[in-house]
Amino acid sequence: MSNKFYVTTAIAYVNAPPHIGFAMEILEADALARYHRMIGDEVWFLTGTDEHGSKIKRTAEEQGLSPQELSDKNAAKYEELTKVLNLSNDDFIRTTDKGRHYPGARKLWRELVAAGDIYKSKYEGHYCVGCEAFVTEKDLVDGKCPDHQKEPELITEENYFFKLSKYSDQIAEKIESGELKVLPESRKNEMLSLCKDGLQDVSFSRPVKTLEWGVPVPDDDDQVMYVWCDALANYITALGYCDGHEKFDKFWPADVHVIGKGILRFHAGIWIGMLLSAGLELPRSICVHGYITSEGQKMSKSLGNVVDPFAVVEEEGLDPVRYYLLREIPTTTDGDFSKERFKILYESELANNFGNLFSRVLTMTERNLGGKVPQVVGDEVLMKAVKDGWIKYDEHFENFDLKKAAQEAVRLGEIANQYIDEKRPWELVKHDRKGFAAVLYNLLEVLRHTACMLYPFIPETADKMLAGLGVPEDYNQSEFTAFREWGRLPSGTKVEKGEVLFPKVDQRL
RNA sequence: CGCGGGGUAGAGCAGUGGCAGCUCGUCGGGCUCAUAACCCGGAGGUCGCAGGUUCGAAUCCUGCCCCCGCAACCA
Repeated sequence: MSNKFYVTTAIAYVNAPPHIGFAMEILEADALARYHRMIGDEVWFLTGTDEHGSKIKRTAEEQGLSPQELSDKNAAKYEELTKVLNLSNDDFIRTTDKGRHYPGARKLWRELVAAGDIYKSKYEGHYCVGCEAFVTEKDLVDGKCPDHQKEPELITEENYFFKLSKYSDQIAEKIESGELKVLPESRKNEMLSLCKDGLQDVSFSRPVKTLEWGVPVPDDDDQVMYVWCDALANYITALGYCDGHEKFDKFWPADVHVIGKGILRFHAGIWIGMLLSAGLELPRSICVHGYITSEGQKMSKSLGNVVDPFAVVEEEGLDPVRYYLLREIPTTTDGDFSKERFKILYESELANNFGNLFSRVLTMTERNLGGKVPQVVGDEVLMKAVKDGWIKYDEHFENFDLKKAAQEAVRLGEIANQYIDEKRPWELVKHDRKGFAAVLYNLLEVLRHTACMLYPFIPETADKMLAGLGVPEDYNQSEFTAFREWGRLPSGTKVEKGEVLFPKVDQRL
């Protein structure tokens, strides 16, 4: 009885290069996806890119490219990021995808029209001719556009609007009741208070003359969709919503939308309103993460403290970076990216706790047991620790608390280290071979559980550990019903220590 | 009355009514299987300030102070 699990990330705007915060977001979604695969769910994991808008058009012109060329060029960087991060995404949607996204977004638009929720009205705003875009009053410095040193014109244009206000109460009710879970609690409250104030109708289109790089509005050649019905629609268009693809029937609604705190109101507000209007099912949960500072300060180009995800992975190695982003940075509040913290976490948890534990246990097995797993036994204390550990681990994943879930793996490692100290196997081996073998079995089995717990976070290392323990590679595909039971590591299995999992910094290269 | 987050041991954090916890660092001890790793113990905090509710508050209420986002590149 496996469940389906559909997880998405926000789609990244390709106007800028990949941000470490986006890297964290897709890694959080990756950890969720890997966890759910591990427990036997049928998972669909989507990420992608948002490629429309006047900014893209402008940037493209500056670079002497067509908007499509710029989009292709920059979207490639995001696709590369998924490779570099060892992301297990099943799909990658681009909003310039004319095969499934355009028709899907247009179909959704038509549903909103059919529901009577799209109407034409005037949009009034400050328009900067230099930017060829509307600017908000907050954008202005001394009443002028900071980029062009010109005062914007107050102009009025015809737009389509979406009747979001109509759904304020319904949305609040869905969130309040938990039918739509918004995590963490503080974000749920934030969204509820926004609903209480009443959600405003939102501008849903732009005239072609002000925004031509986008999805055309159905049945009106003069209008192009504004970001909402375009970008948000990706979650269903990617599943083949446009032509009733079986994937859509199977995976929608999303089980989790992973997003950053800055776009909560769009997802828990506009998107939910659109789905209600179109009569589609609502996502089960929206998990909101915080932002990352760099060495205690907001990242900015002018400060020169921007963390480039490619560079960090190149320098530090993938799994340590994954571990830092998922284990050190709080899952739902703001966190800091600090070289010093990185080093401390790497040494204390990865090298000293997991790495050294693996090393000492495997070395003893190789030297004294011929590298073979001894007879299956079970220490009651350890068995209970493992069982309780998995229970908490599940709860934490359920609550989108990845940091705490990872901590359960750390705890198992600590317990195993304590167990070694208590049992003193280096003495047992001299006068109690049987006792020694039992202790080692317990340790090897705890290591197997620890590796499984680490898998969603640092899959490459978990694979190395499991391979070292002689566990078949498809453990997380076929063994899901039993992998967390005690004693699944068969006696006689050949183990191999292999190379050090996490070398100390001064020993690396 | 703009909005929001936060002020708990040297650092980073957990902790929504009942003897103040964790990690790192530090000090001392133990062990020697292991990546000078591992284990045990100690020191270190009037939980931002001032009131209040309560038998009892870091935790609830009131007022105040301070820090960080909410402008741009940008998740």
